[in-house]
Amino acid sequence: MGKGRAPCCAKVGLNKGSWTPEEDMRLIAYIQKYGHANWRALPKQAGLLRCGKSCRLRWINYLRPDLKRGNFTAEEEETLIKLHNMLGNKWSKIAACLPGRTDNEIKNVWNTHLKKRVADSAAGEKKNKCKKKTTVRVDAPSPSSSTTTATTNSSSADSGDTSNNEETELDKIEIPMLDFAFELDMLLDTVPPETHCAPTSPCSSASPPCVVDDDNELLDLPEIDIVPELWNIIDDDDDGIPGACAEGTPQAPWSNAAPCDGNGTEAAATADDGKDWWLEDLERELGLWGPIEDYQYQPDPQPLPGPVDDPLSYYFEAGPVVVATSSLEPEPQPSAAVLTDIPMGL
DNA sequence: AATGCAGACAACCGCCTCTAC
DNA sequence: CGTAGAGGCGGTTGTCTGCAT
Repeated sequence: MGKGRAPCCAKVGLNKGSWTPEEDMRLIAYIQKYGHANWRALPKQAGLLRCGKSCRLRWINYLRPDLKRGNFTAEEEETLIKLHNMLGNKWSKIAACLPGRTDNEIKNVWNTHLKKRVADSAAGEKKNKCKKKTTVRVDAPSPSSSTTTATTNSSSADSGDTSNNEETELDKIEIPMLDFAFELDMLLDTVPPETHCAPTSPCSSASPPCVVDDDNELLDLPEIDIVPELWNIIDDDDDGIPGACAEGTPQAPWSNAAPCDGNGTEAAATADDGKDWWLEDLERELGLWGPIEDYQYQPDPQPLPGPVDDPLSYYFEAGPVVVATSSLEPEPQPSAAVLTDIPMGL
């Protein structure tokens, strides 16, 4: 990866490439407890041999519990196409209007699926009827380059455009078949109400993203039930961290894989077995697993009105969950020595 | 059954922006 | 006001996987 480029920061001795389940669990555990106020310092404090950027990317693109996974629905694809027509390659802004989808995911979907499809359909339209403007922009509008030709790769030069000239660029965008105002109306009809943004913009460029409103705390990260061992390792004192393995304490709803025996250990988990259920648990925590009735430990659990096999739905219904975030007062940071006790050689 | 190819996905990189000092 | 550091963004690339030959 990244041939011939100098590393963005000193990465001597740091891991690269795919993340291991153990690294994932460390990151999840750490963020669940301490939040991510400082990405640079996080890997060291969490005992991860990764750079902060890598941790951030991993969390945002893969580990964040509010992510939708799986294929894009037709509706999402349609929305994406429309948003891209208006915004160009502003993946983060597009992502802000597609709850549960990340900019990276959207970018990949666009580049692998939709770009070709749009180009094909545009070419078809161009052939069939030339009543309206037939120029089609496939890629992002660039301040310096053409906004109209279908290029396969926009150079990095367009990364410099700002929200200021975005508006002027939007004026130049020639949207095939639909004029801009109508396009925007269509978009707002397509995007679920809770994701509607400022009326003058398909998606506010301001942070936080427009998907958040009072009734929809999508960005409030739900608390993941971390594998108890990890908490036990991280958290020597019993401070009531959910998931602490105690007899009678509900573990993760899927905890039949490694039940608590009441002694703070996994009765069925041998060293080898542990690897299996650890990985299995990770899959489940990543939203790849269905049952989540007790996804988190609530003193007074709300009955789930909808299907329980959709974590995202559950988040919406259950509302915000207390979790350490960068906005909260951070707890005392753990020493790296403590966290590095987490076994990595599972 | 083996091999090659193309598509899909995850991760890295450098640049840009924002914010604190 | 200038500077440095950190976070965020978009482009690019390596690897994996499924399919065709």
